[in-house]
Amino acid sequence: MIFYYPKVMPALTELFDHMSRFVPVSAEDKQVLTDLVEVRSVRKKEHLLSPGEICHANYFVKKGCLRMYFIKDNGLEHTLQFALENWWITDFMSLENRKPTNMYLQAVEPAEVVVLTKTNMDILSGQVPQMERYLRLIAERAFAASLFRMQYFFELSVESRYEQFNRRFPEFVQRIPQYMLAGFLGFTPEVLSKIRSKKRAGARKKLG
Amino acid sequence: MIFYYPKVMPALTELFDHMSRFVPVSAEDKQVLTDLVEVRSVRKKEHLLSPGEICHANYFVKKGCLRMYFIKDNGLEHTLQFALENWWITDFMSLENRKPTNMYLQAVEPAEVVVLTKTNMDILSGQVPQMERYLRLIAERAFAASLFRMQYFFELSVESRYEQFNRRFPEFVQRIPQYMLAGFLGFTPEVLSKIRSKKRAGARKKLG
DNA sequence: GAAAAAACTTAATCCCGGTTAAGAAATGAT
DNA sequence: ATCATTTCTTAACCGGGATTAAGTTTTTTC
Repeated sequence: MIFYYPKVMPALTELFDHMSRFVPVSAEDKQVLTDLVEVRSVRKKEHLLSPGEICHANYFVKKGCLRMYFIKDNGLEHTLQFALENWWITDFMSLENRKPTNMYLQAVEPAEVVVLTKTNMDILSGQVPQMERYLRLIAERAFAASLFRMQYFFELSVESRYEQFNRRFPEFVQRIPQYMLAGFLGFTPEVLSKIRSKKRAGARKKLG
Repeated sequence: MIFYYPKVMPALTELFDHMSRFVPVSAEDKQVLTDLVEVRSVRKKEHLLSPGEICHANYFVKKGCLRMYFIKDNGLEHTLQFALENWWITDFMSLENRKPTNMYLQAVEPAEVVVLTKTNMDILSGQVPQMERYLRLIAERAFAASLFRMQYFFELSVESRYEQFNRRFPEFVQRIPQYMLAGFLGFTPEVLSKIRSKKRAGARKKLG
């Protein structure tokens, strides 16, 4: 069995590293965790969850990018969350209440994820107190981030929302299609296009 | 000491009842909890937290109603969260990172709250695993609720947001001033006034 | 119960961002 | 390399909701 050790363990290094930022993680903890999760790769645009289904797992992104979105009656998509490397993503509403979701969970880029099912999440957090704490802290952070985003919607115009986001996450803006960013920030692709062309005009003027 | 027992314990019944809905709570757990929190009453409009301060506690509402809000440059208030009976409320961003908040935490009605400081929250969740789990589940729920609200903002007009909210929480709408509701739903008091008068006109027509 | 403060209403005006539509550019598939 | 799909752009038009301002009603306070 020691034979497989170097093969299995490295698959979860990102997760262990991330956990270590919040709680102490022992070797036993790692072993228990390893036994209860699986790693899986997701192709670009592949869906891990679609409306009508029940969400059974929480996903930790090792590599790539996932998003959770829904489609309005007018056909526009709105992304509620993105998950880059080292983020967890799931639909808690569906996961906790075992009710059908109305969300899509999709890979924006080819991704590697750690899958932790609801069942194993409960087992794990019972057996490993540090995992429970880790999950609590993550959830509290996610909640705080969500309220912060809410505040942005209340107080900023569409244009400054884009500017702020661009300033804070310039590399991320490059990674995703513009229409997804527009939907995430709460407006239409056309408006984003308008903003960008205005910016370009401003930049040209500056240069001379 | 048994002398004080009936006096101290009843103060936390609401909290224990609420916890029991999520996790099993033993008598010892209750005792530990009792030793680490305090109950305090808050006058109407009193602030438990103001911008610039660091948030040191998480508050459980036994009775009454709290809200967390901020003020925009144009002077309008936006409530990010209300907390009715059996809800927890805090600014996690400030609490976890020990950074100054930009929020007000205020009693909308005279309230009784259970105060759990950050320090005691850490002690408690270390000593009482069930408390840790309870707090995790609460945080996950709050996060889910926040995303759900976000979805409402994306897909519904101002008017239907009001209708939906009114349909879901009719008794709560009666409890708070209209301008707070407007701010919570993301618009101005004037717009809410217009909607309501339109509704009244519709109702009159129906009656004949 | 009178005065002050807080909350709500009404209406006119304005502007940000949505909608529509058609074309251009970039990306992906075979 | 070519065709198809996806993504982005541009521009004209429109409308929901913000802003402003003044007046009314309700609640609080002493």
